[in-house]
Amino acid sequence: MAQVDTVTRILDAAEELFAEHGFAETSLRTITARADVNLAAVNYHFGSKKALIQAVFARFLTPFYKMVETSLDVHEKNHPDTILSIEDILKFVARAMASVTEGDRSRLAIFMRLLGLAYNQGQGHLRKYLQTEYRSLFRRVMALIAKATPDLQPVERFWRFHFMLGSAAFTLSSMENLRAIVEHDFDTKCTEEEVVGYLLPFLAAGIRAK
Amino acid sequence: MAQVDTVTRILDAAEELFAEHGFAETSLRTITARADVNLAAVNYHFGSKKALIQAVFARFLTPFYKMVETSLDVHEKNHPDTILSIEDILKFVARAMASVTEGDRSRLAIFMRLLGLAYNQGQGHLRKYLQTEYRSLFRRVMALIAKATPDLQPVERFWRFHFMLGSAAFTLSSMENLRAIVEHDFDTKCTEEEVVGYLLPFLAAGIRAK
DNA sequence: TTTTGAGTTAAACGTATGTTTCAAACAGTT
DNA sequence: AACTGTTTGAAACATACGTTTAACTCAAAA
Repeated sequence: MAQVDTVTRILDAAEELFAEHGFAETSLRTITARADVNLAAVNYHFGSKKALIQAVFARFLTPFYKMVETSLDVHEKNHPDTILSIEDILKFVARAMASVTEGDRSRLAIFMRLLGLAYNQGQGHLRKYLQTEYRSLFRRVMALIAKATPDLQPVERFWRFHFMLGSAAFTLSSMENLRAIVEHDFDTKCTEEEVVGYLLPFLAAGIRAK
Repeated sequence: MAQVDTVTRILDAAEELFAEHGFAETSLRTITARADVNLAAVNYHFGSKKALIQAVFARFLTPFYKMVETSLDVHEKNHPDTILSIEDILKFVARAMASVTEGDRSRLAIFMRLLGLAYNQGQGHLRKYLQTEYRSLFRRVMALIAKATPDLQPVERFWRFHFMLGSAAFTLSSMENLRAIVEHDFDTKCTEEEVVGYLLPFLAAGIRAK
């Protein structure tokens, strides 16, 4: 091993570039150039560009997944039969995201962008991958949300959940551009924590509307 | 002119395909094949693929823009010095969208997808185009929202506005996939109008949270 | 020392893309 | 009917892409 593993150098470069320019717009040659790695290395280590995208995704999602699972487990052990509020659920998720992306803000953007693509990409090989790979966590969170919003019809709850998802995905994936606009228009800087602090009450109020 | 103008045949095909597969993933050959038009026609009539994307965008946005402007003008003439509620503002926008995309649901998706790209595309030639071209409407709507939410700090209002934008952009651009999921998981069909009917209260509750 | 096998490298392959070219077809005018 | 400017058509162009190949490196095992 040279200085840093070739595989992680590729993942790091891909993560940055995907978040910056999107997936189709980022070529393997750009990635391998930034990673200071031979072009063939991607296909050697990952098999294909598609697989690389999934690997970038997985490197974020797997620890996030475990983080949420275990913190929910701990909470349920300490406070059994408690019904979590929407705010609490969102805080669990937000805390897991923060701890996973700690020190590397672009990782959140890339994940959220991928989430957005996963949903509105017509073919959607990403959404299927996501759904099959992380189905259990998804179901668990959905069940918690259902308990927190008992007087909501299932279909409307489904939609409101995706309204929340959309808000988060859009905002967090455009975070850098939006922060730049704020700085230009209001002469103020916003930390990511502040933005999340704005976001969660918005989402909570939205899902329990009326 | 043959049956339908070549230019509009190209725009129609491009609109559908962009909404279905995204921009980078849709080739000029696919577009011209569906439009039943020669490959060179795009570059002859529009100059480049980039210009075609902007043209597709403009064909939607310009009538939408005028629709909102005139309906706001009419309302202000008939009810001067009235403060519109968030719900009213959203209804104005939604009604303009519905009337512009009437009979052609994919046009909304493509616009929303473009909006998303415009924001999280790093370089963002789209966002600049959008901002310079439709700045006045944007400012006007923002001013109305400000009047409807007088006790909100400007910065937080900015963020909440973009939370709304994100919700709408994500949901409407993924509308088809989400509707398919609903049909699969709940054995129910949702019309677009129903989804918008779910969306607006969510957004309104979100922006006036706390 | 020799062998092995994973990792790297430079080069090439095949294909798909956006764009350009230039001749042919067309429509409208004189 | 002849001319003119605009639009179409088939083909080619140049380039960029993801992927594959085959020779090479080099440390660890035999």
